[in-house]
Amino acid sequence: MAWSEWQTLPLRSPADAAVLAEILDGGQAFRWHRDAAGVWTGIWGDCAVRLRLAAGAGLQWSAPAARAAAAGPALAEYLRAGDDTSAEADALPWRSDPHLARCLAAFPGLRLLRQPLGETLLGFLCSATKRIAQIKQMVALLAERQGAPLDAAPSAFHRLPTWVELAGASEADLRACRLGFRARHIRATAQFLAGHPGWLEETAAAPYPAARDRLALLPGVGAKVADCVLLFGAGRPEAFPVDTWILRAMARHYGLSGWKPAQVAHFGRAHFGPRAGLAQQYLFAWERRHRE
DNA sequence: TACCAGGTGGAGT
DNA sequence: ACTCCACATGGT
Repeated sequence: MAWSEWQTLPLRSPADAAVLAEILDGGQAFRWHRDAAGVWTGIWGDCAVRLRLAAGAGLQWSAPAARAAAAGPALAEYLRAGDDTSAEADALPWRSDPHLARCLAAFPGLRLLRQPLGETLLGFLCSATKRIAQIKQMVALLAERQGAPLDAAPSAFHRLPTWVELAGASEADLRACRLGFRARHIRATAQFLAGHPGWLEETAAAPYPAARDRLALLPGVGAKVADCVLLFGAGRPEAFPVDTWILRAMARHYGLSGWKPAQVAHFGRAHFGPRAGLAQQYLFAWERRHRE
């Protein structure tokens, strides 16, 4: 397949190679892969894109030639290229929080993505008690076996299946994607969403507490997955997902040993403020880098 | 081998 | 309301 020429995409708040890896492959999205030359290939919605950091030229992208015209604006939206994410980080309470201050310093340019809502939900429905590498494997199998090819050509990239498509898959089809017990949840959620067009989008547009509560009505979606969907797939930075890494971070650095996830989530939103979810991503990156 | 992984839902207090 | 634990699968 033919790729377009490399084009520069200026990020208002740039990131180096390590931070770019954290953005693309740090647990927000599950469809980015880096080759030996350091080129990233990623798929979201009906877009496939390659990214690289070129010395002196910053972030560059290329897309399948037939789709390159649409890919540029879609990529800018996905990466929130024009948003002043450094100002967003600077507005966090790092001046009175030494641990947050060193997290910000350790990952300059870290940002929240703006991913498609439905596939963010699918990714995080796969995430329960799985490592990121294994979530990526499940998502890859779902795309390969259940998702339509992006182009008519064989061996092309596949998008993820829509919820309507997933509703038509059998649980055996889903279990063949190595989903384990998550297959039942994904199938039940698919059947609900297929029967309620627009429900997901309405939910994401609701005020934060209502949106979170409504998402948690879906089978397999609890507080943590709901927060991830809102944070990474709906542009809702007040969401504060609490997983095992955040529990550990808050115990180690904030004295919250023994606190329950719901208590930590409440503390996080109160302490870090209206962009608590951005702080959460910094804490998450720090904790994973400093795992024992 | 035993334990853990970007949890959730159901059963039993 | 809170605690405990099964749930599939793969890696260390």
